[in-house]
Amino acid sequence: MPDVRVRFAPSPTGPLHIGGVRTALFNYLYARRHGGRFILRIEDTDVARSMPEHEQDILSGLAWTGMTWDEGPEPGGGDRGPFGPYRQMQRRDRYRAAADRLLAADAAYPCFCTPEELDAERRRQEAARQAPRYSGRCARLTPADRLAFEREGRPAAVRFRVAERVVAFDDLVRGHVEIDAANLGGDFVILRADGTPLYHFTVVVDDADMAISDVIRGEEHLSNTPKHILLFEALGHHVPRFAHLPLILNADRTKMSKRRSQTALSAYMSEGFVREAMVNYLALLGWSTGTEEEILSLDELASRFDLDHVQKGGAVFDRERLEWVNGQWIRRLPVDEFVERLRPFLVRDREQGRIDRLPTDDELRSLAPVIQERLPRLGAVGDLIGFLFVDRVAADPAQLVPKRWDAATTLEALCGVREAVARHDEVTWEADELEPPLRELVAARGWKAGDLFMAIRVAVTGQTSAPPLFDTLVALGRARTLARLDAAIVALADRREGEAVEPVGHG
RNA sequence: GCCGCAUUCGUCUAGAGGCCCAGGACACCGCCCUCUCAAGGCGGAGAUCACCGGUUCGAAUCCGGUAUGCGGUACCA
Repeated sequence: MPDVRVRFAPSPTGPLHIGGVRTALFNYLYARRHGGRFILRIEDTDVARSMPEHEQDILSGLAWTGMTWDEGPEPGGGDRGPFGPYRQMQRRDRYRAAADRLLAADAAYPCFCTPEELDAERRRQEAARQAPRYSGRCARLTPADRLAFEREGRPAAVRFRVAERVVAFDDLVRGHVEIDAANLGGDFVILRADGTPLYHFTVVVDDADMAISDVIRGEEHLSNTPKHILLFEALGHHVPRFAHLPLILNADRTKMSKRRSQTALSAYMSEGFVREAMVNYLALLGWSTGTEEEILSLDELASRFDLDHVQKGGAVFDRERLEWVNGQWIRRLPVDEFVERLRPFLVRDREQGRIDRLPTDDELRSLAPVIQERLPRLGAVGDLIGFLFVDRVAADPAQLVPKRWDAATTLEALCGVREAVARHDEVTWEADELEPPLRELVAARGWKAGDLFMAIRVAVTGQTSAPPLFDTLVALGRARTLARLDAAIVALADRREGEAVEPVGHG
């Protein structure tokens, strides 16, 4: 399949959307698979809703996923590629020129109807339970009529004449599709009265100019495809192939929306979903390899991608599954990479006062084996090991006492632990060295290891769940372990005496 | 209203006439491992393949229709 050229053409009317990422991804994978080019184009003709910060969000989000575009806008404002510019607002002369050609060929005509008139017409049709459709009033205007309107100073939009015929195409996902042009709603506007072009027009002019071979986009455009085909033909251009992707759905099976789901890629990024997981999960939403492979990198996906296995029905976005894929990828990260990616989240925790100091890279590297498999998201790191980097921990006396024990036993146990642990110096402060003496203590008293360990865990972490206890003690260090044990002992003793003392531990 | 598209376990999917009284994964439940939480291992439950007809020796797979859902129907994209 020579000369495959595909594009992702988002509108900067909002932040980069999960659905957009998936559309971009399928285009990207298709291009890579077929040795083609992946082009990015910004469709910013809706001046009122387009915002520079949204364009920035789209560019940076896309870059984050690892999808690189061969042609398109640069973040700075420039362009890369021979078919630029790649921002539609900078291509207005082309749309004007294309419209002029259509006008000259009488394939399009000026329409002087006012929005109010069109609105009234539409309401009348709806009231009569008819399909809304442009009456074609201005289609039959004589040159003299047009001149008269122009003298009145009435601004004119430009309408494209819709031929009376059936438009057919073979969608790469859905197969043969036929739509009678009579159901398109009549002649449609391609240029507003103020001269700015409309989506259906720009998309065709640009796809033609940029020699796009395959238009891969969301299913919401399927019904509009005949308009595009008619335009390609009227402009004298080769019609590209089309592939309409199934929609990504909210849990209630409506089109995924900000209203009912978290749709912004940036929101997932800041929760600590990693790029590999996002790409992996989205690629398998509406497409499958046809095998039972599940965890695949961007390159592996590209080598397997094809449009044949694209699902036709919409797919519900399942966050639980995304988290599972995310966990798979977090575990696969090389340690240094893991530490580097964790850093921004810890910096944020520090800024928000959730921790009192930042761990060093060395500390994180040694913690990696016990936390890498416990993180569903990088952003959860504070919940997991935040207690290591706070000055003090507040162990709740109530939680300190294991279910099978009473306060007296717990107090006695913690004192015994403090004594046993204090016998270690910095040199023997290793998990392998710390565990045996405590096991002996358990055996001597006829306790259950789980009970003792839980009491210690709560004393030194303030939590009932944490990484394995002895790794935790090693990470904590001798001094802080002893201090926190002391604090817990004091808190428990105070409570036994019935005094209302705040349980405060010291780091 | 009109037009279009879709419909396999709760969810993502495998399946392209016999390999399927439907396989995998997530989630769920149980067991194992185990100092908690995870991870991992093993097992379980979960789909009359939307429904009704037809074609065929044989249909989840082909053909009609019905239902339901979704999308489109703008001087939005």
